[in-house]
Amino acid sequence: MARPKEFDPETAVNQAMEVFWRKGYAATTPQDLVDALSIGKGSLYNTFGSKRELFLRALRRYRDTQTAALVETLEQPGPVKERVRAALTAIAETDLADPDHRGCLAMNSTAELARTDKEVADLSRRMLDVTEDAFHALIAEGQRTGEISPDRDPAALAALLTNTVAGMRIVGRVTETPDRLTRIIDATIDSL
Amino acid sequence: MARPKEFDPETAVNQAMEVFWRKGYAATTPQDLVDALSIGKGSLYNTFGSKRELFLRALRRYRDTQTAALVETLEQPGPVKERVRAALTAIAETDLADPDHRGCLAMNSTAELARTDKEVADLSRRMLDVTEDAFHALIAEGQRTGEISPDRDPAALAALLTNTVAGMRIVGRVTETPDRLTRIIDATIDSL
DNA sequence: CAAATTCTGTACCCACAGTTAAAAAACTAC
DNA sequence: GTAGTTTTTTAACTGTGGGTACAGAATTTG
Repeated sequence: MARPKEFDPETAVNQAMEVFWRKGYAATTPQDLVDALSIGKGSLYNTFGSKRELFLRALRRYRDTQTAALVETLEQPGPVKERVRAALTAIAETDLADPDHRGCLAMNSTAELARTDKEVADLSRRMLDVTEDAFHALIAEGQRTGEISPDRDPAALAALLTNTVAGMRIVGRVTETPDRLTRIIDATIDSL
Repeated sequence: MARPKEFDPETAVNQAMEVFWRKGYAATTPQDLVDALSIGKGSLYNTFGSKRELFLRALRRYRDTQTAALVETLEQPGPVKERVRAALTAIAETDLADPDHRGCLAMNSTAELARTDKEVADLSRRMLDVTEDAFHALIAEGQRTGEISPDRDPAALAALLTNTVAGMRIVGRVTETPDRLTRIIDATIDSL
């Protein structure tokens, strides 16, 4: 039909995701993007339309990979509490291992844009919902197996765990040593 | 000595705080600030030096008022758990009552700037430390009075509560109905 | 009052953010 | 090979971000 693209848009979205993740939305310039994606400005706007559209594609990509990773960890075999601990530990380790301390792109974007950008707010809210549902199912399983007291409200516990994850991702941004996050995880597991 | 200022810099810092709180750092322009403070650009830069310096003053002001409010709530008389609940409830209600859903200026600033601005990161970290210390003291009191099991690690519980607050302030940004936050609070108090 | 000092307002400045336009290049179908 | 389509490249262009310079206004000290 016509001249084919010389770059892969899907790869480009991943690269853009890294840039937005590191710098935030407002602080990322089109120049940053063309540099990171190694394409011309023309191609950038021809393919993605605008900075915001590219950002939203990057953010959706982030959501997909992150939720998949969390769900996979939670579906691992083993005791329920250990699986929760594994998920929280994975998050803590990821955040601490990242020299840039970028935290979570979705939480960062929420802090920066949720007030003005409904689409961002919706995406974040849904991500929290999905996370909460995954924890809810796990808690219910734990109550069936007797690992978790049937007296606790599974919905409330799921909300608590989700909120703990959200908190850790922002607290992790200013934490360099693992002890604070370790204490959070210990107390959380202890509270189940 | 010389011509006196026609505006009160302390008031101006408060007004600037509101603007940064609503729009974030990068999205706030000098024009936004002169409009909100009702002063000229000359006065703005003559008094505060730069956008960043004014922002830091606003952020410190925020920290002072917020930590004072939290400590005051926690020092109220009554059972320890009720005091924790009161503090968490106050946060939830504040966040939900705010039509702008601005959340917490410190957490927002952390998400936006912690990677690049060491001063912001330090301030946030210290704020978390102070909060954690306040909770720690309260937990210890609860263990003395028998309200809280002496088997729990007070430092870990304090870290958990602090993290819960941090999480709520970001989750509150995309939450319109109170139920999610209510569940978080219920499960948290239940976990003590 | 004059001098010294600091504040205010306006005008101005440069760099760059975000985007678009135009022209040339690469491809497919016929 | 050429027509038609889409991509790349390069060059622009407008608006504004963040800040400075300067002239005049208001004050205190002598």
